[in-house]
Amino acid sequence: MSPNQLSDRYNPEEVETRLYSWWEEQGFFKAEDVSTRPPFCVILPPPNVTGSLHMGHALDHSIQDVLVRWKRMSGYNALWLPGTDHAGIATQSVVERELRKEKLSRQDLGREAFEQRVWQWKEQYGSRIVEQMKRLGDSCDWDRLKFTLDKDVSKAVRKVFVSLYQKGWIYKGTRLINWSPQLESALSDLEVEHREVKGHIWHIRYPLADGSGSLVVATTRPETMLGDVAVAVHPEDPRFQDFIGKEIELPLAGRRIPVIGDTYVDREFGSGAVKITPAHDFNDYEIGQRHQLEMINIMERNGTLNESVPEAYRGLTAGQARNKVVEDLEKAGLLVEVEAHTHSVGHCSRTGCVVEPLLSEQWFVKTSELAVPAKRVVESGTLRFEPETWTKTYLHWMSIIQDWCISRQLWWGHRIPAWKCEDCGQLSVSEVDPTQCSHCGSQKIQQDEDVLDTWFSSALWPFSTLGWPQETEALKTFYPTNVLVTGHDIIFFWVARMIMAGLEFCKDVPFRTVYIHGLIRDAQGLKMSKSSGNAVDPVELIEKNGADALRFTLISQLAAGRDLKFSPQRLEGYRNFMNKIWNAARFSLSALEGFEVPKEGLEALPQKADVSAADQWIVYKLGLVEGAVDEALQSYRFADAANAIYNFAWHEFCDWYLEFIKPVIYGSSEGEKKATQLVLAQVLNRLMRLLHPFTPFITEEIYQKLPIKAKESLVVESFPTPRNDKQWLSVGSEEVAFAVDLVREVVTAIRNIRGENRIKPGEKITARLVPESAQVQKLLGDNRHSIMSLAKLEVCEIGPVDSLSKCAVTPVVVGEVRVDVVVPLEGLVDIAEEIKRTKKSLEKKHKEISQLQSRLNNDNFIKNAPEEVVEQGRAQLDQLKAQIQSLEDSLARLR
RNA sequence: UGGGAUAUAGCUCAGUUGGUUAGAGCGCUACCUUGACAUGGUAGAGGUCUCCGGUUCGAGUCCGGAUAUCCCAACCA
Repeated sequence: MSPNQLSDRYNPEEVETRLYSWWEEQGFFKAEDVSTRPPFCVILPPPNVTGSLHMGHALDHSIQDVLVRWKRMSGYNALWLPGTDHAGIATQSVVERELRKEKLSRQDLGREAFEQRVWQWKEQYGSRIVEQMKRLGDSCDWDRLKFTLDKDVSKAVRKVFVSLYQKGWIYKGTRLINWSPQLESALSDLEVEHREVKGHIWHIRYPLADGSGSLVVATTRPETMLGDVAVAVHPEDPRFQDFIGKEIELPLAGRRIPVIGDTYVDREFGSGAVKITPAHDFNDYEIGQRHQLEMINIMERNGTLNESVPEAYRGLTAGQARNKVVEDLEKAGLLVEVEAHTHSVGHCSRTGCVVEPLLSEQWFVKTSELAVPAKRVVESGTLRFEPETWTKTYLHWMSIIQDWCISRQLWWGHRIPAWKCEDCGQLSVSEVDPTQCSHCGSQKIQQDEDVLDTWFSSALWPFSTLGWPQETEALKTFYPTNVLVTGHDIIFFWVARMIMAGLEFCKDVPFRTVYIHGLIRDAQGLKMSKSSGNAVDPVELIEKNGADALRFTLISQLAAGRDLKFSPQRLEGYRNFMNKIWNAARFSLSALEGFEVPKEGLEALPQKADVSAADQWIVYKLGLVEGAVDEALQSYRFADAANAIYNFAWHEFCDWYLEFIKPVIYGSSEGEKKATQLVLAQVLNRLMRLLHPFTPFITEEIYQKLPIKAKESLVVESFPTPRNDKQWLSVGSEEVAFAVDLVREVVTAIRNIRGENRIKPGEKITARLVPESAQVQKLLGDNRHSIMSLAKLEVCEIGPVDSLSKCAVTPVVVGEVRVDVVVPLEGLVDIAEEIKRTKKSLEKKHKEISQLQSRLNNDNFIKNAPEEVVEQGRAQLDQLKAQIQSLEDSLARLR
């Protein structure tokens, strides 16, 4: 294989790993802390350190890589800052599962040993996700790789915590929170998934303590009656006027509780009377606070009932207790009715277990103040969502935002920097580990056992990764970052919290634009998940089809903010596209054998006299695609950009240009060949540059073999746009391009006649082209050779026709220009077939003309439509009439 | 219950501010190993743009309503 040749077959696996390590070695992805170039920064949403790459990452990263590579090629000091997340719950669960295999629990190991065990796990497996990101081609600056538990990140976390605590925006309090009995930890509201569950409503009779009667309450959770502290009715409900103020003898529990009036109660629902369990229901909690009711917590951390309930129920799980309570009520004759009922139940988004509302002491972030500027920057447009429709979602959520429960009863994560004094009971909150109580000086202090919600450290990610709280050069250069790319599923979890934290601690937005993309679904539109078995592994897809094909598939399907369905057929299609590119390059390089590179390199222009129409055409089309891609990328329309290049590469460059130039390359005119070679080399170079952000590997591999190239690598090449490519693009010509488009239409018309009449592709035929003017006649004459070779003609006559006897005729119209393509069929085909074909196209034309005519006959149209639209219509009518005339003539001669 | 979307070819989706004959990819049919590529080439079939109204000379596009599907949030004693 000579150095300027490519192997017969594209082998993505070999090429991709080789090129990626080379890029990395060369440091092409590195950004500068200080630079004269304008900064462009994207912060990678840190994937779970113990996870593996899934399709969501593949999409998210492909978008970011396109953006970053494009900006890097456009002259920016582009930084894509990578990192991984410690993912408290997920990672701890994985390691606990490992331990269970050894019949151990984390408690057996103890906190310190367990933490060490997780670190070991991280050291061992934490690099897998990074390796997989490299397989995809992510052009991150890996020297800056951060982990959410890195020392400097921890410092940032503590500083933020202390600062908010001192402002009173972080507080500790006993609240009703979401509790996962399986994790034995608190959860934030966002970590609770509500699912519709089929259950029952039990109607239970509660007797009055004075024996004067009873009332019936309805509940979906009878077991919680053991924690009831009141029964509430609507204060104006006539049925219960006499009950308010009386006491109930609470069955099974043996306590007395009051009947209270509260307007929260819906008179229409259930029995109109509600049992109140403030420690285990969010609404009841509110009512409990309003009426200063006692709160009886009946549940242990693991979800079983505690000593606050009668002995018979202690130790039972909620489910077991429910059965027993119902059974006991039935025995006591207090169960009035059981109805089927579907209601939504909170489930732990991690474990899937049912979440219990539980009264518990936890840490919270007060969000009311933080939310105000976070809303304002979005309202004012300082921070933009792309697509814009997510703005509303964001603002709506920010207006109903609740305080954020940030403490987790886990061991893996940032431990809360608060120490409780055994002597005075006060808390010391400090950035550095204190040795004594800040209130009484006692040395008997104990650090809080809890760790912070993983999203707490994620909220600081845009500045903690850049060195904050130190005023690093990187922070100065890259904050605020430019674009955040993420899925709409974590707008609240992450995006909103980053905005609040960024504004509070860096006094500026963390990023200018949030690009929201959809989620990947399977071909049927279902969510991909391991449990339902429909998840596809992007690494497998990369191994089979190459990273480029996968990236292009995802990007080309990207519809603004909408979920996208992944189909293997589509991937196959784009793998074929990669193959097409590869072979086009192979052919081009062979056509460039013996080509002498002009010393002007990329700026070299061909001799004007030698430039063919096809050359001017392809350069003109290149200019169009460069413009379209530039515009699409500027406005985040990645799919439009990808598809524009696809169309140019396949249907203009390959289908037509390479076919046009074959006779020139194999021909004898040296001057023409030289000019075409130069154009070919230049166009191929630019095509590789255009395509590179989307498909970095194959383009780099080809680029390395190009005779004309300016840089060592495409990564650091410039991105072609009509602005910076102006001189070269002047080789193209719109008028000539128009002529070539006419030639393409003529060739297609001849091929159509051949195809429809089943004329063998190999059979050489004669065609006559009848131009409507001398100008068009010259235009066709100039391109006669192209037409002959592309349409496989033996004879190509151009000029007026003397006889249409037994001829197929197709009128060809491009713009305002018309040519009749005439192919004599005598002896070639069954004339009946041709009559059918002609009739079909006549029918179509008649339909068109009648539509057009009725429009032109409408006075209102003539009056109201813009002049050029009317003019256009009239010109078209004339065209149609002429075309119909030609077809009628030929039909007459066929018979 | 509230908010947000979507409805265009068999499938997945484009269709900018209303303006000729509504496009692409995949799939399908026919023909073809012509010198980069059969992961290819050429040609073709296939659409009452969900339905009903309205605005307009003109609606896939704008407005109202209906239906269906999806997502998010809240709530359902």
